[in-house]
Amino acid sequence: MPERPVKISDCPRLPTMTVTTRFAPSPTGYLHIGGARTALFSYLYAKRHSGRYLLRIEDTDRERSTDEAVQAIFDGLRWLGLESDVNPPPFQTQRFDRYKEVIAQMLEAGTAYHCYASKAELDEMRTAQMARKEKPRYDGRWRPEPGKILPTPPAGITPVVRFRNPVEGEVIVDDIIKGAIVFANAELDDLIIARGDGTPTYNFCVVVDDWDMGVTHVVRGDDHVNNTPRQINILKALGATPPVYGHVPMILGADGVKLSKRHGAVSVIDYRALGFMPEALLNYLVRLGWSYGDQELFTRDEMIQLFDLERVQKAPARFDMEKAVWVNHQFLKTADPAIVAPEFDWHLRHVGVDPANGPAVVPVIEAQRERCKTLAEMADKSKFFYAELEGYNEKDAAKHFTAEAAVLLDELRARLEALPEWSTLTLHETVNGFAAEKGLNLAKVAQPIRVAIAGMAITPPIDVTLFLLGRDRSLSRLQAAVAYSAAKVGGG
RNA sequence: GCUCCUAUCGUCUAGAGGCCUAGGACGGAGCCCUCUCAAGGCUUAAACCCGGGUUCGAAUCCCGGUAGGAGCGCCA
Repeated sequence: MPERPVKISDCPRLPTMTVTTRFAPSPTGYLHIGGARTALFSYLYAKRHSGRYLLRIEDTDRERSTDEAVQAIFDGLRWLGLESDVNPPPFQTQRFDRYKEVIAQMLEAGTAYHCYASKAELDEMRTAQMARKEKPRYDGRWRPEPGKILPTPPAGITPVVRFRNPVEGEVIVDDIIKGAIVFANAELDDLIIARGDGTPTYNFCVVVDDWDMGVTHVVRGDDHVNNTPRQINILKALGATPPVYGHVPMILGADGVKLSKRHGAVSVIDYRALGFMPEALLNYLVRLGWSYGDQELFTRDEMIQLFDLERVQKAPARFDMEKAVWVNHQFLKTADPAIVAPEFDWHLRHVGVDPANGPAVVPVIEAQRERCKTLAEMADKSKFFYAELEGYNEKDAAKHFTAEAAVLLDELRARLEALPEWSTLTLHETVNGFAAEKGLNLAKVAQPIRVAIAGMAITPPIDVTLFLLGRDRSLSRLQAAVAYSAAKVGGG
């Protein structure tokens, strides 16, 4: 993969500044998969440049913010391993004094002013503008201008505070992903930075927070591009240097429509239940909108090593569950089983089975990972190692528990019982030898054994399966199957 | 309506003016291997939104369409 000669990311404007990124969700619901990718990109970019990655909770909307949502965000990020470099993270509601201080300064400096227009008045204004096919925006009726005479403040109304946006010139957002985006100041109206009750609003808090936290690179969803010029103007009014912005496009559902609950799993934590390993989900996510030549699989270190905001796609991408599952499978097949073990353990409990009541999970993972793309599937197909059979798969039993098989199973059971040693080697020799002796294809023997000991015709290689299940369980299940077959055949 | 953004196989993408007869991956189809299911190997179908320009040469640069999307709150 050829490197481009010069990268903006390698030449920061302020070489001595530590790269600082942040992920700033508002706790109004679960951690969305799109949010997780934004967090990933922020994290990767910071780590790539030996910088800091921070979390911030944007809870200024007290109506919709909940403690449960805060917890969901923490849980999701912890599961993914995208935890903040600074803990606990700042909450905006804890910083109201600071915001008020800055607002007071701006009022003093004349970069902000009081506006007494009521909501009803503003609604009326917007409807009229829409009717005239204009962009709905504040008309500046309370904006002080040299020589302008302001109306008398109405009694009994607490004013909001508006930012006094420049009316001339333009703002250039030099987006690291999208390139330069130009906005005319004339298009921007005077946004509210403090509500009637004195609480600050989002666009303002973001600016102050990013400034105070020393954020150098703002990575966020591209639904924020239109906010960016205003935020830059506020920063300039404050005398601060704006950060570098990178707006990442959204993640769409398979049908090309904005991802929603209707598409199934949207919350990060849903992917755990689906059987994804966090590293694999991250791997899929990093490739959704970013690439490094033809490489599909990345370790976390490689991601950190290679990630680059400049190579992030400008167009939205669709979430493809099939490919995500493929990536997960690749991870499962090659990862150190010890890393998979805790998650697999979680899944076994999730399907109602006690991991202590059976073989060690590591060899089970090694035996199953070739045929299981997700841990949910692996847990489901491994239940029989840890709990008694709940019955046989109907089709499999009908197909493999023939009269002939019952005889075979009975004879084989006796041979296995006589085995002095229960190992994959002795098991392999016994079963294969038995089939050869009878002049049968191994499948003829192995399939009935599978159904007998696992309840279904899909298991790892038969010798491995018998070994992992153990002598006692194998023998008793074989016996039960013989009885079952005999009854079935005998009973017609 | 206004502002802003985007456009390569079904999907994720490579592509930085000649290396493109457009590459890889998922998914699809076929074959091989095989104790089940898988895994693996091989083969294969499948795309530059349209129209103009610039250039000896355009998927790539420019302009215009078209189509999608985002934003236009005392939400974040």
